[in-house]
Amino acid sequence: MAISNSEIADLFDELADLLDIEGENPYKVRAYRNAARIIRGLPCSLAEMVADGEDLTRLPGIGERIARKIETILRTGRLPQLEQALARTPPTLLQLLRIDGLGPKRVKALFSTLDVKTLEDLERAARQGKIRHLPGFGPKIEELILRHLDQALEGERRYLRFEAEGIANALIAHLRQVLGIDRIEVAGSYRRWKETVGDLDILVTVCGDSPVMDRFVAYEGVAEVLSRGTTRSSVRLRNGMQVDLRVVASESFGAALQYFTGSKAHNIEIRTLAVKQGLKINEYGVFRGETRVAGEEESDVYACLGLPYIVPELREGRGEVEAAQQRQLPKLVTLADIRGDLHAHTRETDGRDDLETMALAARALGYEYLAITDHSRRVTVARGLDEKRLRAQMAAIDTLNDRLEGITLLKGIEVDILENGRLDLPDSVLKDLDLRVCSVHYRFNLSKRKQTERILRAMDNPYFNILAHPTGRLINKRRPYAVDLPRIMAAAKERGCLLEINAQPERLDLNDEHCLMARDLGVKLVISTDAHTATGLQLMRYGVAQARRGWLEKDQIVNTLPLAQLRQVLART
DNA sequence: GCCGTTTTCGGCCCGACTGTTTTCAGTCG
Repeated sequence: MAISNSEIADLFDELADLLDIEGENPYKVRAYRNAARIIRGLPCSLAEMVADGEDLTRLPGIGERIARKIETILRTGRLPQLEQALARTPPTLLQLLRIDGLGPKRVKALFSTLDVKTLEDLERAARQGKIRHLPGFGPKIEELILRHLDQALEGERRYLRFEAEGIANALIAHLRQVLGIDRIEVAGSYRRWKETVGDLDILVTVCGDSPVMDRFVAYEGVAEVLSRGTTRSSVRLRNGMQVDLRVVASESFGAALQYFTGSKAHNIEIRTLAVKQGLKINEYGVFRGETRVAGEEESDVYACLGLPYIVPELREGRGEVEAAQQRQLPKLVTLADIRGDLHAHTRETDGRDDLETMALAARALGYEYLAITDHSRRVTVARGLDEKRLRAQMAAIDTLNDRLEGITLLKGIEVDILENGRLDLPDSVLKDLDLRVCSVHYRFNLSKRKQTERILRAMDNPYFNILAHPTGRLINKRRPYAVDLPRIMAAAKERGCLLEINAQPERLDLNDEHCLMARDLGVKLVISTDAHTATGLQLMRYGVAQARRGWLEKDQIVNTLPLAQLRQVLART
């Protein structure tokens, strides 16, 4: 089994952390971290690139030395420099870095003076009051360590963006009640629509002397105030999420929004470009010498560099700056482009609402069509449909379509792909449907080869339209099953089958990287909510955001088509 | 360790906040 990109990136990150503690040249440390980040974001595997004889030093951030190290890792599974570092410095020190307020310098000091190697050592030293006497430490830091010890045990928690949205909206409503708030925006990975966020960065502009900071730290959900300043404060909420509030002047709002939206990789590219043009960018504005040339609006920051506006979803350092320079940014699909939803359940299986409620909700969203796709019989826990019940539902849909204006319900099914690659209902009934959404719900643990062949065999069925939630992952709950997606995408393209971007916030499956892969391979996709309630149809925006993060345009998303054209695609002709 | 329209050496994004200091180092984002 070839070594994956993320495994290689992990080795470089670990090496970077250890060298950081050892006090190695910080730019060398950064070079390793930078390389790890680049490697994680690569669209293809390093193992294949090396096998194909490609020159790794052509990748940004990968020079001669790191390229050789990657080849060593791929050949031997080991990174000698890391093993040497591990022999010098106990790996348990890495856990200490996870504690807020402990960085490489303090960890090194704790290790070299008090022989603190583990979290247990750290707790003991802190309780014995030994830490406060170290140079550069003091009682406050000792106390902070004790308070944050549990963080290192928990590990980094990331929240679904959907959860964060509820938290952010409540907090914004709380802040809005204070006088003097003008603009307010959540920046960070939240604004880039990453599927999960680690914390919230909120920016506000205020008129005059607003007590917004007081209001912020007094929020009822605050468990701990981490810092409190005039322009920045940080709190930890009772649910563990950290929230930063920054007060910026209105003439700097755009620059601050740009800066705090990130990503880090994107900002480094933008700033490097600015330096080349004799400009300096910080969160206060764009400066030529002492003169501010932009800052109030985010788009002006890009305009100063001669760039068109780059939407937050693209700001991941995946070539968007170069594309902007060449005027080749994609025209991303938008929510308004979506003409219908092709995956929805009713109370006939595990949904909550009936046909008509779902239809009316879809019509209220301005849709032209909605596919009803309840489960097939194999999904017994959802009371999946057999042929008889499915035919009854089809008749009910015909009746409702006759009666309803302004929306067409499509007769569909979410049919299970059985372990042998057959579909869970006979072709005799599948052929009478408008579309078939096909999915894997059982036997996730097959080998990659078997899982892939199972799905490819299912695609051989002429009635296979859409592969639903293609990797089966549930964010923070269930890992994706092993499957050869490039092969499945190539097969889908060849046969006229489609892949789904499932918009459920805990699925978002395909993910953004897969969307990029689909874009490169030219396979067509659909964005579907998999709604189990009428309000669930509103989650479409999450699927659209994921598609946008994957650089997808309208013409690659089939449910942007009018119904007549959609039917042609579904006919697989 | 990477990189090059200041090109093979000497830079490397940059500012806020905290705590421990008395001018700054460490951490964080």
